[in-house]
Formats: sequence, C-alpha cells, structure tokens
Amino acid sequence: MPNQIKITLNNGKVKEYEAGVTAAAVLKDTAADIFKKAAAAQVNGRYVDLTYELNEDARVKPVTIDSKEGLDIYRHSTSHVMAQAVKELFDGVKITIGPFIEDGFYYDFDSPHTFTPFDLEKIEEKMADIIRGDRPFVKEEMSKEDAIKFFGEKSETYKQELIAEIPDEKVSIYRHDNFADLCRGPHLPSTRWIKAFKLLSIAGAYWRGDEKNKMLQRIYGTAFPTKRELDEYLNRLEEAKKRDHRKLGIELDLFSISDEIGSGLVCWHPKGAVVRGIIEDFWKREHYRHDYQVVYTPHIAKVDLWKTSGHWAFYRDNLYSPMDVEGQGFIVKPMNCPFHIQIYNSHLRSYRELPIRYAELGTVYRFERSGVLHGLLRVRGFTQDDAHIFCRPEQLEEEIGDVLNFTIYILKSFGFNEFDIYLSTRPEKYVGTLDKWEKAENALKVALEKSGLKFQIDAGEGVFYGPKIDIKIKDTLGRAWQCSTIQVDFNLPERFNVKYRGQDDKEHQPIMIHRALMGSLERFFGCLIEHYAGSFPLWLAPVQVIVLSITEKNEAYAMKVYERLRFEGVRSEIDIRNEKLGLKIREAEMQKIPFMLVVGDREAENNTVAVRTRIKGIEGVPQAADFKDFIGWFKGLLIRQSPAL
RNA sequence: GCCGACGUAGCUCAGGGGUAGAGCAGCUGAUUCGUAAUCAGCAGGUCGUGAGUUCAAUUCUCACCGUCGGCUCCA
Repeated sequence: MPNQIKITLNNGKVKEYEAGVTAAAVLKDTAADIFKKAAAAQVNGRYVDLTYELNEDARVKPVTIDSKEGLDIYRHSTSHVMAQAVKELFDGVKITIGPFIEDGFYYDFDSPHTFTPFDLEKIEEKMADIIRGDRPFVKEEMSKEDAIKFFGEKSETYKQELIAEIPDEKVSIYRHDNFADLCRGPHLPSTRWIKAFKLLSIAGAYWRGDEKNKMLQRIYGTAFPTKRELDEYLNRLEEAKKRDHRKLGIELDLFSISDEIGSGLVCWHPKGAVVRGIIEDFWKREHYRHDYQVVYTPHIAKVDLWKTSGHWAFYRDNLYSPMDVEGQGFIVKPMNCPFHIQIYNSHLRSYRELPIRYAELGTVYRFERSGVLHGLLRVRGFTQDDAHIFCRPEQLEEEIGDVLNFTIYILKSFGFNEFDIYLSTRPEKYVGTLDKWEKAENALKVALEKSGLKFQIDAGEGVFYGPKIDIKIKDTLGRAWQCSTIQVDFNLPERFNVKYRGQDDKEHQPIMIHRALMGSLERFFGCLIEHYAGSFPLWLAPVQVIVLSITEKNEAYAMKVYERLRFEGVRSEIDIRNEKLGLKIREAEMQKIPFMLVVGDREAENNTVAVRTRIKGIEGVPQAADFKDFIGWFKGLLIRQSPAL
C-alpha cells in the first residue's frame, strides 16, 4: 500500500499525494497555468528537475522560466544542446564547462577544428534539429569511479579532472539523446522546451581561467523563453553599439587614439576638451569646498623613488622603462602618491594639521598589455582625479565616510545613479598588523553602512597594503568598469617614514587614504559618453547653442546673434552655409546640440530667434523669443540644470 | 601576452591574381530655400607595414603593427 505524503504548495495550502509522485505532477495538478512556464521545481528550497520524485512531506514551488533561476536553468539546458551539436558536427571535440551567465550561456571546447562564424550557423541548425527531436533530459547518479570510467571511455579528460575534484561520493550526469554531461542540474524536462536561442560569438578562454593552461574555444550564446524576447535582446545589443563611446567619439569629434602616436594614448579634440575642462573646473571647485588642497607634481621621477615606494618591485611589469638622465634612471610616473608624500614630508607636521588632503589631476602612464586596451576605458596614459589624505587613526572612520559621500555626490552630479559597490578585505599576502587591518576594514564597513548604500564584500580581494572600497559603473554592453576607489594604505607611510608630532610630543604615523572619485578622466568620460549616448546635459554640452540662418540674406543677423551668445559665455556655433534649413537642423540634431536658434527674415526684423530644442520636456521654452530674453532664460536654465552652484 | 575575426578614400562599407568601387564628407558651380538630407560637376587611395610565391600581388603565404570580441591582467 503506497504511503501518502503531505505536499505544501506555494500558496501555503497542503495537499496529499501518493509517495513517488513527481514534482511535475504536483505542479500540473495544482497550478496548471504556471506549470506551462515551469523550468524546474524547488523542493524544500532545493532546485530539482520536474521529474524529481517526492517520497516524503515537502514544500514544492515551481521555478518558472520568467524568473531569474528558471531562465538560468533554461539557458544551461541550451548550452548542453549546443555541446551535443558541436560534438556531432566536429570530430575530436572534448567538452569542458558550459555554464549560464548573466545574459546567456557559453560552453568551452577543446577542439582540433577552429570554429568560424559560419560554423555557428551550422551549429544552430543542428541545435534546432535536436530541439525538434524533443529529447528528454534524464538525470543519472553514479559513483565517482564509475563516472570517471564513463567519461574515460568517451575520452572526456576534462570531465575526469573535474570529477576527481568533487568532494561528494556520488556525482550526477545529465543525458539527452546520445549526449551526456557531468552536471549538477536541474534541467528542463526536454529539449523541446527551448523556444528561442542564438549563438553570438567565439572567443578564446583558458582552461580554468589560468593562462598557464591550454587555450580553449568558447562559444557564447543566449536563449529566451520567446522569439520576441530574444529579438528584443538582440535589438538592445544593436542599440548599445550605437552609444558605444568609441563610435560617438568619432561622430561627435570628441577624441581620437591613433596608431601613429601609439595605442592607449588619447588625444582630446576641442569638443572633448571642452567637456573635460568643465569636469575639471567642477572638480576643483568641489575639492575646494570639501577642504582639499590642489597640488601639481612632475611627470617623471628617479627610479629610486619608485624603489622606496615599492612600485618598482611590485608593479615592474606595468612600468615603462627608465630613461637615462646624467647617469641616473628616471621613469614616467605610474602614480601620484610618492609625490604627495614628498609634499607632506617637506616639513614637520603637527597632529593639529591633520587631516591633510592633497588633490591632483595627475597624469600617469602604465604599461597595459595590448590585448586589454579598450577605447577610453582602458588606456596607457590617463589623468587620475587623485587625492591622498593623511589622517590620525582616530580620524579614519570620519574621513572614509566623508570621502564616500563626496564620491556619491560627484557621481550623481554626472547623472550616475546606479553602480556596484565592493568592499575588499585582507588578502593572503599583506603588510601591516592584523589590528590595523581590522580597524581599517571596520572603518570602511561602518562608513558604507552609514551611507545606506548597498555593497558586497569581496573577501580577500584587498590590495596588499590595505582594504578598499571600489565603485563600478557599467558600460552599454553591461561590462562593469571601476571608476571610484577608496583605499587605505599602511605601506607607504612606513616606507617613506611619514610622521606627525602628536599631542604627547611623540612621533606617530598617520594613516594614508588614496582615493579617486571619477577614477580617470579618460575612463569617466568614456562612461559619460555612453551614459548620455552623446547627448550631454546642457552644462556639459560642448556646443550648447547653434545659430542657423535660413538664407544668405540672414547672414549678418545670424552673426550678430552668434557673437552676442559667445560674448555672454554661451558655447555656440553658427551655420551660415548656403544650405537648406532641413539639412542644417539634421546635422545639428546628429551633433546632439541642445538648442538651435533659427533666424530668417522674420527674426532679423524683430530681433528675435526661433528656438528649436533637442531636449524634450524643458518647461517654458520660448518658441519665438526676443533674443535678449532668450539669453536670460537660457542662463537661468543652465544654472538650474547644473549641479549645485 | 593568449585564441579568433578584421585592416580598401576623412567616415561607413563593397570588391577581388591582370591599371581600384559606392554612399556620405570635401572642393567648384547652380539654387536663396522656414524646422531631420536641393541638384550637378570635380577631386580623393603605396588596398595597415615588411618579406615571400608568381610573368604579374591590393587579392595567395608568412611575419610584424593596429582594431574588435573574449581570456588573462588591472595600483
């Protein structure tokens, strides 16, 4: 006689079933509509296949493909199908790992055949076949030895390696059709459930991410519950490409990086330079307000300085080679800190002076491997909005809190409201005492908690000289770039013998904080371009207003308007070419200029301008305004739209 | 640095062992125009660099440089 078991459903109700009932049956019975979207089930909090058999009382929840977890399972199953297709199409392929990722999945293969984009189409066709075949995914448990033997017969050496490292006695294997893969699961009930997928790209990837290992071939793909969602995603990728800062940088004539100068070295064109100038002015003003002192330091220094700082030993790979100056080696600077320390050390400091905050827009040069360079986001020469704070230990927490608030204020001023914050703690190799680390980590944590911001702890990811807070901004393709960083440093004060005279008339060592709010101006600008898709807000726009004449007859009046605008400090351009108005407007729109002032006979006669605006939703834009009124209105708007003046 | 793709006019791209193609931009001319492309003509290239194969290479091969997508790295 079969046992009855009590199943607690998602809605809290309890229902009895015969033991051995599958999760699928329960869900079908109790929530047929939701069951259609179920990818798997959750039994007592554990993710399981829908075919999972329930043998005792349990709580059962559906995992639908529109949930994060359901979609992950869905994509993971798609990656298995891809692996099968690849194995069937190409000989000698060894499978390795194929997980889901944020927007899709990948699978890494060790294959004698080099995959081409054309192969992706063939693989997609094969996958479609497999999916049509409606092959069920079947889970099988076996002992580790059996599994190693099983994969040994298939020459799947990577799988054998993985199994050997699993601590459990038993491992699970998922089969569908003639394909089998080591996998924890769960998976979709069958291949037929996969409705829309696309293979996206091929890339190299080291086995287990270690560059000492063999380079495998990775195929990236994505899958969605419906064709419509897949198309939407592909469209999003297309849209993202349009706001790529490298593309906009050319189109809007903001910056360039040329082969002749060298990779990773940026030229700021006039329009990019305008934006940079505004950022720098804003930065200086805010640093003055926050009680920092701005300094300037040289671009090169003796190798000995970098030996003292430790950079020579620790970051040799990222430093440019020394140049000989009268028999002494000098290198171009990779950082600003030793200079700021020299300024601090230029005379004896009293505890009364602390905290001392030196800030500098310091241009540094670091050697980056060619493969990592990326537009403005990863370069070899860049200007940090750097600062070093020297404080007494008891001031640390307050200083960190202030820096954190300052950072958030600056980022928000530029329209960034979403970022990822990480607190990185003590790594295996470190300098300084445990006590110091604990206090510093605690200071960072308390500051973060007080700020109310969400953050993650990256255990062991701190720099050897101290814990840090990193703030990352995402680019259009979802890649996160670290901009802001706040780092505590126990190392440099020691190495440079940084001291202050305490109230007790004894020498003490200050704690040093490195911080960059925007990180580097180059990277920040790149993120800014993408964030605004090139349509900068009024206060940052390289050109705020363009005057468009209708015919050559209006040239004189147009010039008068233009000259007045410039005199009033409005960043302006004029287009008096012998072209039609439609063309001039089109080009001004493409240049993303916020305001267009059209002037023809009517305007010239009455001293007015016809206002056309790129920015939608601005209140009270005068349509045909008396020119002087427009300037007044414009200036008012600019002030209202600029961060805290 | 590693894997792969790519490199043709200022930009976006087509082409292909036998004297190099388009659109846009540029220049000249016509047009004098009211809210996202007026028309015509002209000019523009060592086909990334270097070597090799060939009667002949921009095309095929190799190396290097660079860009892109990843990996690795990232003070």
